[in-house]
Amino acid sequence: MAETDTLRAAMIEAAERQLASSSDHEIATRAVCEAVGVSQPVLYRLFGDKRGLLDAVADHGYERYAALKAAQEQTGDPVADLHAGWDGHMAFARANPALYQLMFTPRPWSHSTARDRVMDLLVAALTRCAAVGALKLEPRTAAQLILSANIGTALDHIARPALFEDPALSHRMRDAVFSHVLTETSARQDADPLRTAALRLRAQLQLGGTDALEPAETALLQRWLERIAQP
Amino acid sequence: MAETDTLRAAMIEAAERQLASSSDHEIATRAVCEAVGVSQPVLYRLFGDKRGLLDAVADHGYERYAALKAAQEQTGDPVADLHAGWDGHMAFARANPALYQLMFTPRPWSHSTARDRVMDLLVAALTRCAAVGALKLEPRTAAQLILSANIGTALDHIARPALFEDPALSHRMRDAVFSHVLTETSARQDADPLRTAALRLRAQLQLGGTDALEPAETALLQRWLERIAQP
DNA sequence: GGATCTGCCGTATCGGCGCTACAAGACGAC
DNA sequence: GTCGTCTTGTAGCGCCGATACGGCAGATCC
Repeated sequence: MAETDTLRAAMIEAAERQLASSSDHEIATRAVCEAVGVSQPVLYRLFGDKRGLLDAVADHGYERYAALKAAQEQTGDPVADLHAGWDGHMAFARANPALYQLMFTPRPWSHSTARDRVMDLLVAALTRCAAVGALKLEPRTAAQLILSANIGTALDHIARPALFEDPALSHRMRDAVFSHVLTETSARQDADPLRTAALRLRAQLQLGGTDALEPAETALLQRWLERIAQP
Repeated sequence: MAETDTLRAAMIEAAERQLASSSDHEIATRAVCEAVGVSQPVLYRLFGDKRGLLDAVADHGYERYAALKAAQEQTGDPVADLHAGWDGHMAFARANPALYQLMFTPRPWSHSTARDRVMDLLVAALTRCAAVGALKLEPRTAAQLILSANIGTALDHIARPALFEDPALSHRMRDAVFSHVLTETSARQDADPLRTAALRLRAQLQLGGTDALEPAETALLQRWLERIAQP
């Protein structure tokens, strides 16, 4: 069992290495197999398919991505964390362009959950922002906006790596999307206090829950808060 | 000469058809050749390479993209044109997902100029906005921001096509980037407000239409708006 | 303890791919 | 007609993803 797991990991690492060093962002199953000293059928038993191997590589990429995020998202200000998250995303794309495209570019028939899990991370970060009343939108909606913009910018930078040298463009995009998603820093007391208060409470509940209410009551409360926070 | 040109066009069209209908967004040079009834060496003499063929397909995709843009970018209000341009971009992505990815996703060693030329179109549209004082940034900078956001959003929609059903997300992104790039609508220099208002309404009608009016009424309104917007 | 069975592994191979060497043919110049 | 050039189809190379199959270990049973 652990035997096959370490073998899996070795093959994933070899595949990722070859992906990063290949000129056309492709891998050959044969090369991966002989890099770890096994024959081809074991690859197909472990991953079923070349696509399965690529999915595993993408998921492994998510692990590194998540580790990087966990390492730096430790400040107390969730809005500052969000900014750092954007820059960290760009840095990840710069450091691993081929892996990045594998993770975030639509591949037909892909079963990788990398992108969804990255968005879950982003939703969590945004929920922390909502908890301090800094979010204007639903966390999921805001996350879709931010992630799409982040990926679009990163792909542009990957296509023309010179852009990485000057973070002005990336920061402009970041500010554009964030200013549309976050409340004004000065007036975090806002125009629609009822709605933001509801969003805030909902975020707090999702974060920590409460023992003051029964689970069923909490669920009902969640639905009410959603209705209050609607448009 | 014209012989080889029509052959080129036929092969490009066949390749695009196979690209659109293939399940993995790939093409086989053999299949393209026998679809037009020639042998493989002619492909390599015309395009040099499989990549050359794909580049030609991408460039051909740009031609269709440009034609679509030229057909609808006829209003008088450049800002309304810009909005229409964003939506047209999304519609193109929805209608040709595989071709879209070929054009706008970074491919190693690609010599296609599709993306650059799309950005040139965008720069031109933004320059027209700047001409009426509607632009806060350099046209090229603004174009990079808008195009990256547009591509990021479109790729997200391609990965989960259900998103296309509801344009709210796309429009939110559009507004976020545009509000960062364009000046306030109130502060815009407007020599003939009646005319621009008419042009704007006409552009909106051409984009999405309305259910509030009967088709005949809409057609009549269109003609009236044209007369109002006459120089 | 030996026979039998089960599950895994490497060998060999298949069909298809991108790409090309090369001979056969078309065609104008003389 | 003959030659030289240029185009074209045939046949094939090496590589790819994927798999059928025989052999071999260890577990199981009597």
